[in-house]
Amino acid sequence: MAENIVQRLRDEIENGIVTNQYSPGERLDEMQLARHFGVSRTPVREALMQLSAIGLIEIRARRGAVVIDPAPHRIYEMFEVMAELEAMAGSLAARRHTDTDRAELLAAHAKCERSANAEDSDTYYYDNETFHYAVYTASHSSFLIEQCAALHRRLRPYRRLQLRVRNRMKTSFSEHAAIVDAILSGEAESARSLLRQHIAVQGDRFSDLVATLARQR
Amino acid sequence: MAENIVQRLRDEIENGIVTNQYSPGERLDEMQLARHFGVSRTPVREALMQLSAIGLIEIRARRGAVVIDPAPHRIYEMFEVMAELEAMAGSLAARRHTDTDRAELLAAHAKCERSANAEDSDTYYYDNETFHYAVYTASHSSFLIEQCAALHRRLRPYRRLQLRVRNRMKTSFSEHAAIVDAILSGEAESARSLLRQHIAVQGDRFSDLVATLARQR
DNA sequence: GTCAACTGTTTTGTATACAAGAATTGGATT
DNA sequence: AATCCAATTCTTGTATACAAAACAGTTGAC
Repeated sequence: MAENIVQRLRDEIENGIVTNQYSPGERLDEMQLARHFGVSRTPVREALMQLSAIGLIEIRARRGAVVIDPAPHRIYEMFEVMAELEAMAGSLAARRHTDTDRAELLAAHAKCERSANAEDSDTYYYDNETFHYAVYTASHSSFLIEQCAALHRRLRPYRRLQLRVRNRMKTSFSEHAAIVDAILSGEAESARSLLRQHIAVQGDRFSDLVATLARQR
Repeated sequence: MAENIVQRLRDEIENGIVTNQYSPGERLDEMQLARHFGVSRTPVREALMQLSAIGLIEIRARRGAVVIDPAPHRIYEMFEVMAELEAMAGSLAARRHTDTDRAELLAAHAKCERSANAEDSDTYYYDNETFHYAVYTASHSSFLIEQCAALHRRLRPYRRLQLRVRNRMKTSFSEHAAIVDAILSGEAESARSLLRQHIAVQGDRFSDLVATLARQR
């Protein structure tokens, strides 16, 4: 028998949610999922319970599980918190980064440069993710890393949308440059505010987000 | 039949953990819990799955659930993140608080004054909690409020320990005064740094924490 | 006396069974 | 034709059953 079915189901369903395979508001039928994964309802339910605890789905009593469909306003709030957590990670990274962190950060940055120049937004999306994880890692706070990773993951679908906005990729990359600079030269407060600015969905970017969300539905 | 057994179990077990009724490292036996609550193993398991997703317990394959026993270093990291989240809440509160928020904040602060003067650390513990929730609420960011509440709850046992440190109650209260002042006068950055200082476990306070933890075990 | 292997027990992981509430469909009435 | 009500069907929530792995205790060999 498989090593850990519940864990696998949890990851697969979570992935299905953040990749929009299961779209917001969609009902998740236990039997259907069970059949799809070739298991009984029990492990499916246990996986759903975990996702409910994380806040990815909502389980209404005797009415099943549905994928959470956050209002734009709530997505904004999530980015706001993400901005603060990343800012914190950047600040710590500036003070604590090792030679290895420096290398990782520069490598991730170089990757972003290539994909940004190639105007390849799909690749940039992944390279950008690598870059941000490099910042988290350099913070050397395991708890913060986990929190950042969890929230980052949850915001994945919306980050992707944002890259579609005109010139966002180039702007993003040049912001990265300043961030790398601040971190590597140990300017904690500078890294903090640059990252906060980089993540936050401010001004026009919020209306862009709302518009794209509306279009998508 | 009860409205929602799993939810109830989740809350009861979680409460048992944060109140140290189930101590760190302790094994949580499914059958035992089931008997204790007068239900079958199924809802117990589902509740445990949720707690595992939140990070309060760890479920090792075929070896059952144990209450997470975080290293002092990790507790420090958790406080570090808590400090940043509360700082953010304070900053937002300074900019967004309503008249109702102002009243709640002042009321909570007055309560703290009474229990601090009475040197009643048990009551102060609860009043302090009310005070911090008032700050969260005043931020008017539902997601941030939830995040703060979740982490606050998780850190409950350690906060309680900290209050036992000599004079901590009085110091805490006078810090609150400055925080209230900053928030109500709209000084966002001041509120931010005051709250960060207030929460962070810096310098001696970390050794105090470690010592108290060691003594407790 | 110590260590290892075997056996019996306990406990977890998954499947299935059953009960109860919600959704749905069909019919009757207006 | 539309609406309301009842009966049926479907889905969820909980319990139980069963299989497999971990654990413990005992016995036997060196």
